[in-house]
Amino acid sequence: MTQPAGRTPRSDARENRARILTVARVLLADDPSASLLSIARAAGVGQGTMYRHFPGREALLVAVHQGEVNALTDKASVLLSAYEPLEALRLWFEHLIAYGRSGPGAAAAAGAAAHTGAGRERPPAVAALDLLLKAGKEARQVRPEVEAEDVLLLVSCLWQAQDGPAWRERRQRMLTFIIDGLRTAPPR
Amino acid sequence: MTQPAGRTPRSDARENRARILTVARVLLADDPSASLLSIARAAGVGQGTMYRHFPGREALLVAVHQGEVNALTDKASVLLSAYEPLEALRLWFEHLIAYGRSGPGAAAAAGAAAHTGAGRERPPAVAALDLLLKAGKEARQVRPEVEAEDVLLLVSCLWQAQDGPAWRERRQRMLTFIIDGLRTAPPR
DNA sequence: ACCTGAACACCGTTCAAGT
DNA sequence: ACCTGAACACCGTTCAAGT
Repeated sequence: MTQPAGRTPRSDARENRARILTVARVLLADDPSASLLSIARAAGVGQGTMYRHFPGREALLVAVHQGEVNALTDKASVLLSAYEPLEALRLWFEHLIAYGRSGPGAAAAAGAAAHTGAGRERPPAVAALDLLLKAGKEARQVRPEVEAEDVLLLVSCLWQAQDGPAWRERRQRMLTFIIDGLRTAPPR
Repeated sequence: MTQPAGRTPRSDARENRARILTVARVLLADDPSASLLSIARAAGVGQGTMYRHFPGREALLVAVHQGEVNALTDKASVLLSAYEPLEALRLWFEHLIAYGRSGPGAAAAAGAAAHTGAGRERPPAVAALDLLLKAGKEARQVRPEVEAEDVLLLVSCLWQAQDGPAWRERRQRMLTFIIDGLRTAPPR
């Protein structure tokens, strides 16, 4: 934290950061438990540089997946303007699940992003889900007591599921259970 | 695997195994990420011995928690004979959650126990839950398409929740969502 | 201001040597 | 048959020295 607040970082630092992120995206997609050292080497930087930019593995994961998380956040309002609340919620879940399953790193990153630390401000993903839930509640389709963190936790179990057709069915089934559990008066 | 099948192990081996388990239970309860080496040292055995008895951390975790898992398995039929199916299910969930939250090691062990490996036989915990679900289905209170693995995965997200009164409320709320999602015709 | 890479403490795993 | 403990390969993290 020796950098003066609000100033542009030195150009080599900026480039190093970008290069680490690019390389990390590739290596982590291939092997989610790739070591930080292997990433540093592939990016052509020392371990110290790695550490300066991302203090710890989780920080790197969050940064790597920030793009996807932002896309997910935006998607919420897009879906809301095109579908009725409950359908928008279901579709958003599908996106969330697909993202979380894109790699175990994603799950860790999302988990870190979802944990609303005491005092800290709401992460954007939580805020996006809040939008969907609020619309659902106003349409009296979603239980009033449902909170965004509840739902994130519930859905997060779905990206633990493996691949294969059997698990695809399982996920669909479980998603139905979850949504029906969140509704007010399920007209099955 | 050099031991002749079905023969009593040598007494020192038996005692070592028991001692490792006892020590591991204590150390892991205190710190769930306690190293295998520290456990071996505390148990007064070499690392090799540790490895001979429990090839890998997960194997140790499973063994450590086997007692609790068995208790949980037995509890299912006890609850079934005393309560109506849906209530028995809810009470069993409470036990499952309490157990899973008894330590992060428990979650890992339960996760390993729940994963029905292809071809392998059903773990006892899954079989116990099956009993509960079957009773619920016969009483037409539980959706017919619900599978035990679905439910385990769903409930497992609950033992990620932290401590504190706020999280206690959250857990209760989420458990209600889950159960209502599993019912056939929820009379709320 | 930022980067490098040796150094440190630690981990899981293996295996030759013992009893 | 089983145990021991040194040895190996690897990890995340730190920090003095450079530019």
